[in-house]
Amino acid sequence: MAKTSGLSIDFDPNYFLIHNPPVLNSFPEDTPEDTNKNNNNNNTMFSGTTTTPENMSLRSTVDRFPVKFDCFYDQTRPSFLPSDDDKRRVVGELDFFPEKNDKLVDDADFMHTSDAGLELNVNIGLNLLTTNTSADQSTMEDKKANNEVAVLRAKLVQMNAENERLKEMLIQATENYNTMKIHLCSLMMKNGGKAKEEDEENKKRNGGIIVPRQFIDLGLAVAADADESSSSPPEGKSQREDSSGGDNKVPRLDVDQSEAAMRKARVSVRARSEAPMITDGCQWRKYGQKMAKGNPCPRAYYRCTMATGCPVRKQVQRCAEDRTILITTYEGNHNHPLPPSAMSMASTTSSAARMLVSGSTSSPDGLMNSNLLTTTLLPCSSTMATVSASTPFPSVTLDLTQSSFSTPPPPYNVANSVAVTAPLVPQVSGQALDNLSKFAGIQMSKDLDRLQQGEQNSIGDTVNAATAAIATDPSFAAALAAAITSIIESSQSHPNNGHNSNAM
DNA sequence: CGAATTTGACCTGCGC
DNA sequence: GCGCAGGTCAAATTCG
Repeated sequence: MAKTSGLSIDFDPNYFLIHNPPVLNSFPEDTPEDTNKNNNNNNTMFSGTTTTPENMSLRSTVDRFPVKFDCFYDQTRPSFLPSDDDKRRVVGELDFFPEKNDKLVDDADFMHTSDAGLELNVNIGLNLLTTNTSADQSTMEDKKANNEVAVLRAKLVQMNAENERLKEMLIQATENYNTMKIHLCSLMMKNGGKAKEEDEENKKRNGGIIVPRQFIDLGLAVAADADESSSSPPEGKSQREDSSGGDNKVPRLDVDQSEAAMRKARVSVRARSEAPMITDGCQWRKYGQKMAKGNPCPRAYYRCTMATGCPVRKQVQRCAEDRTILITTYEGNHNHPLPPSAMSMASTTSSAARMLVSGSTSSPDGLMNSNLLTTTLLPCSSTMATVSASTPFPSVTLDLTQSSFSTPPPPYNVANSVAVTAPLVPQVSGQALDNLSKFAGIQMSKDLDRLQQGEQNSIGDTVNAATAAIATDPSFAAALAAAITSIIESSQSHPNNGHNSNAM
């Protein structure tokens, strides 16, 4: 016992420990109550033994705090110290609450000064308990247990309060984050509006050459995709599944149906690209191709091959009206980890699908759903982008072909529309958008980190800190500068093709 | 030679 | 019940 607890006793410890085995206190804190408790414990432990001052002094070689043994020799000990004939009373006077302990400390100090001749300032380095009789020990343990319960309750209350405060800070940080993002979007839309006008002029100057502009529109195209679902070939399966049950037209949101809807949810991505397939970071294997009615371009069927049994499939087909537009429809959720290059698209499509499932009827936080999309800009090779969601059935269209920065016309839900505009030039615009999206994630991560670290800023401080962080963040500044610069440059040098494929 | 793609056949659901 | 259209399968083919 002594070895494991580090107790070092120079004199023959065996005899003493065998006949007077101390109980090592495992409580780590050297609180005043512990000190007094140990004083008394030591008193009890050593009373009635042949302990001598020499023995005590030998113990002091590893002491950490003074323990007075003068009571062993002073028959005029204070009443709070145990006497031979009334140990229970003395033990019963032990009070672990601070105010009482303060008094005990004062009393002990008084003893310390008044009985200097007999005092032994021995620091044993351990919180030793006594080998009291069972009754004494049980009483002390009861007291100690009560004290621990009280302390734990106090800590619990304190932690609850702390938790509430952190929650508020988190909510505030989130709101601030969203507000600033919307503000950024509005600023970029203004620039985009100017750019659109300039694009028109540039288009005339450049002989109608159209250079795409990247555009992320997060509007909830309530009717648009619903119309497409009934007319566009990529939605064929949805049609079938929709029509399989009359209730499907108005999805109910119980758990099972939500999960089923998620499985059925389809996310359609329209991208202007010359490549046969947009780059989304996943590995796909073509398993079929069909000629779809009403579209001279064949539809290709792919399934994810990054993991065996991955249920995710996608259809790729060029738009009949504009063959430069590639329509990619994703279905299902990956059952495997995604590479970083695929995370953005996967999370975007997943968020879009989730937005439909949860928000197609009455999402309490449509803005947050939209923000889910804004934080995951698409890494595809497309040069233009529009993201829209459709209801009522889970089908989302991510339109990457928009070149207009104007407020999306109906059937877009303007009220729920958040647009992020970005430059035309693919390399610059893609990088700028990527930086912006990264910044959004980084900034939120910073907020969360501060909260997790228990930063005690007030809510106002948090808002100010977040504002300052965004304003001073070099990556954000660079991203914003690159985006705006690219918008301006591209608007000066390229016309706007004016294409608006909202009516998907 | 193995993996990926192509392509025709087959299956399923829906509308008439 | 039949035809149509979308979706999938699997053998054949192509590619690296």
